Amino acid sequence: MHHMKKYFTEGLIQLTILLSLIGVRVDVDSYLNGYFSPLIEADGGPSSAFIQTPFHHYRDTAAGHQVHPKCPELDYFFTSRRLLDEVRALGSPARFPTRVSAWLVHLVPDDNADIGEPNNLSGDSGNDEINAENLREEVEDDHRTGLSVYQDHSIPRPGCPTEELSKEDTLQNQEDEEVEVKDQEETSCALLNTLTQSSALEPEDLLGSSTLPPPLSDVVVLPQWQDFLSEFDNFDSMVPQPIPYLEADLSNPISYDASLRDAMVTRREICRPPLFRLESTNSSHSDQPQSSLGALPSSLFSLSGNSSRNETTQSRMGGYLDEAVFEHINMLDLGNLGTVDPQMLLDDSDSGLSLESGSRSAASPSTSSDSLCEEEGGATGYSSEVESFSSKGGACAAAYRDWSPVDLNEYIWHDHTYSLPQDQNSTSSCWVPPLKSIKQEVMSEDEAEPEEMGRDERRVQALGLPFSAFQIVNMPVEDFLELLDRQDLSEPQVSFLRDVRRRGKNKLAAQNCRKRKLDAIVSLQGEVEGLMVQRDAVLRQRANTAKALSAVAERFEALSQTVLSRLQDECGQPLRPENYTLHCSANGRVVVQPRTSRTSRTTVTGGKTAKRKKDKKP
DNA sequence: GGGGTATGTCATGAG
DNA sequence: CACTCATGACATACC
Repeated sequence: MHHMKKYFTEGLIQLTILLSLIGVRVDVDSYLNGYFSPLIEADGGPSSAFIQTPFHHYRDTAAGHQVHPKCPELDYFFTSRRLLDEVRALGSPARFPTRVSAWLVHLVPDDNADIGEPNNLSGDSGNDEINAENLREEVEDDHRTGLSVYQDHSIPRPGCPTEELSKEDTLQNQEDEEVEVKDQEETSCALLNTLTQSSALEPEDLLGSSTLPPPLSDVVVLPQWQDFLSEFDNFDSMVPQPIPYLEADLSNPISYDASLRDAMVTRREICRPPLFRLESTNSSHSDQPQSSLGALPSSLFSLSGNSSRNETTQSRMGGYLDEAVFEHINMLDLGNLGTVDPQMLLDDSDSGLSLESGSRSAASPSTSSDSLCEEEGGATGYSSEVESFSSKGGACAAAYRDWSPVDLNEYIWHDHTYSLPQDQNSTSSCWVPPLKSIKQEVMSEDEAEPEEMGRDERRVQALGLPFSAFQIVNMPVEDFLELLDRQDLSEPQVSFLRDVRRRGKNKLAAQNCRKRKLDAIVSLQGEVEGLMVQRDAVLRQRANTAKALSAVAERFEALSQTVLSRLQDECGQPLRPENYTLHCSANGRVVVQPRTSRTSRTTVTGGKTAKRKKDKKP
């Protein structure tokens, strides 16, 4: 069954390619999505990672070609999809592509039909039977009346699903563009509503009347005009839909609270908001993901169609993929979490300390890890402790290991790494003996390199205290207070030890703070990149909208000419369309005004037949 | 010697 | 109220 499906799909795609080469688009996305989706295939046995991980959406993009090498079926699937997309990109009509097939199927011979315009073709196939029937009637009617308005069918009908355009236009429209288009739409609709509301006036009435022609409000609207009207009613479908999240996401990153904590939390917990939702050029994807994939975040699908972002996209997708992979790892085998690369865990942990290890080591070869351990030997608690514990093996590390036999993983998971477990050092009797040994260890190392010892460490040693600055900083406050009491220290010594502890903690806090600041900057850079991509998308959307607007304007002009050609003056003489123009206002008034002068107008309202046509006569 | 960077330290406010 | 943390500002060391 699986292979049959595969071969059938292959043949279907080949047929689609052939049809695409001649300009006919056959939408097999639904088939591919519904019957050959890797998600469906995954139901047969693959792990849930296939379901949860949106690899297949990335595979459609340049950045996703190497995403998912696990499943050969996915390779076939993605290859097919890519091939189909490429063919479509080369040969498919730019606009209203699916209407081509519908037009070809239901084409009715008509000399006036605008067959040559590939973009303006019939409506959706769902209404094809009905439309074809209407079309025949219109043909007969227009053959009788001499009207030729079949080009009206080129505009999407009310029944046409808006996804046709939203599929084709992978971008959402811009707000001002929408307003502009809607203005035009309102104008058109006003005119056509006026025509619609007019009484049943046959074209013969218009043509044969020897008297003053009835007002425009009485003009009957033929079915084709109603189609045209309905098309204008549905003009929103012609224009890519607005970006509902545009306002929020545009404002969000810019007016973002500068709190670094918020930046980090936002980045980790909610990943990235869907800054942009560029739908795939594979049109049927637009309505599939949410339904078929359920809880998959829309942002995961948002990148699939944009191949222009290259590095940025790849990096961002890499982030998505990493998170997705880790999610699946966690879901599939939480028990083996310890087998995950600790470095990845460190990078993903919320601990600023653990996070810092990577950047710090990369940024400065001579990190403070050495100094913290070797020079100062004091206020560590920094991620370098891990290195000290795990790799150095020096006296300092050994001392720490002996003094604080804490599980390192547990140790570094927490943000406040300097807060040692209380059960390990809850009583002075527990930590005093190790302190001596640590002291000896540290002293032996410090003697080797005394010049690199920290200032506080040296001063602590100068006091002859049996503990290091590191211990002073990292021990629990109860132990620290108990230590101050037990050691019978003088007031300056107590003050000094408090300062040592305060400085050590503040040093760690500063390191964390700088790390957060750095992360916030990186996050904001990502936001900026996303906004730039979104800006490009909006610009492209604007261009598309302008094209649609231009097409509507042309059709409106043609309609006006047709209407004007059927109007007559009081002498029964037909108006010369080249001398007049129809102007529709937002309040429903239709004004026939001369092209040269706009002072005298003939206003025709929808219900009230304002017969002022005489006024505008030349 | 000046600029850039990294780091430590202090002051301050908030929790 | 003491402690801890976050963070801006400043100082210092290093390249």
